[in-house]
Amino acid sequence: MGRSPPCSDENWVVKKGPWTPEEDIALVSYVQQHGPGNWRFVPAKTGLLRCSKSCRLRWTNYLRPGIKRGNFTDQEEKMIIHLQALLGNRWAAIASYLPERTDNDIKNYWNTHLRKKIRKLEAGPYGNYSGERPEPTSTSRSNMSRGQWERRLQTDIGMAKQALSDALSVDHPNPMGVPNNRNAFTDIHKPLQHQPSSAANCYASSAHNISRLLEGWMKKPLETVKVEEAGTNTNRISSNGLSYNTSVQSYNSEVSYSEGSPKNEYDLTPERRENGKSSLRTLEKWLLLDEESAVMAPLEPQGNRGSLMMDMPFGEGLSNCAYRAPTNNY
DNA sequence: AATGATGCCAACCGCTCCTCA
DNA sequence: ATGAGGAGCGGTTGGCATCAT
Repeated sequence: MGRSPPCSDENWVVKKGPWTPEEDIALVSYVQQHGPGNWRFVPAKTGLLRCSKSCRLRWTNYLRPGIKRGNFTDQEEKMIIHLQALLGNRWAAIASYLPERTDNDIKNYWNTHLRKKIRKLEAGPYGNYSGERPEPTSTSRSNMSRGQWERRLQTDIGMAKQALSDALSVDHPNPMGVPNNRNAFTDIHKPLQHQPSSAANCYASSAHNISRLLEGWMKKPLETVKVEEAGTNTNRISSNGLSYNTSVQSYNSEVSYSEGSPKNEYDLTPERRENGKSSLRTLEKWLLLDEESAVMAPLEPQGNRGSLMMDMPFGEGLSNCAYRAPTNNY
């Protein structure tokens, strides 16, 4: 079995830049046969002159079924704003709340649209905006002493817990715990309307054979995934006084395609995205540990890597949030 | 119509995390 | 306990598209 080309290795001719339809077909064919994962084998097995990382990225950000493209809806926008306020620039975690969007898409959308919008809003009608809103990013840590950083983290954890607690409370008028000065967005708690993939959101394949290649691959469940209807297997987990209804994510996907791509993009639109891959590590740490241990010690590796769905109390759009199971006890 | 400025986004890079031997 | 290698994440970049002048 050949070694996969590293992304930077003089001895390998690694192709970079935009992917061609032919490369996409090769990658999709591989995933169809083997499932996503084991990316290091992909270049050797497919003959692609790409590094494994590039293959994974292309799949997760572009070719993976279930990705919605096109404009973000108002609801999605509000969710991103709330989640960014809550989680910081943890795009993967934010993306897990928007199953049809990739972290890259959300990150780009934030950087190109929302950041400006937020700045404008925070400046407000009175123009009292005093600078960049502090974000709980890891990079900000480097400018603080350890003590400062730990205190800041403790505060962040407390705020995050409170916000999540609020978010999970059905009766709470402001479920994401958004500060009042951002009440322009507090209607997030209204039930989210399901956004069916409209023709405008669907991108045609410029290579229809990809659609044929993909047809049915998601219908075949992967070995590790249970096939069942969404929400039929509901559990309850508790941690630090917070508890959640959870249900095993369904895995009943179909792939569909439509015409009208403005670019060489393929829209793969299953009813459900692939299972799992929640990346709410930080959130999980906040939930699983008390403040002191969260600050002083890293979280023990989690034994169970299964994925759960959180039953969020405010509408369909938020109800299917991936959440990595914290324990084996369910 | 030509040209420069700006916006957008797919892809890359470098780092950290995770797993496993 | 530890180190190596793979996977994943967030920041950044490069190039194309669109807009403004």
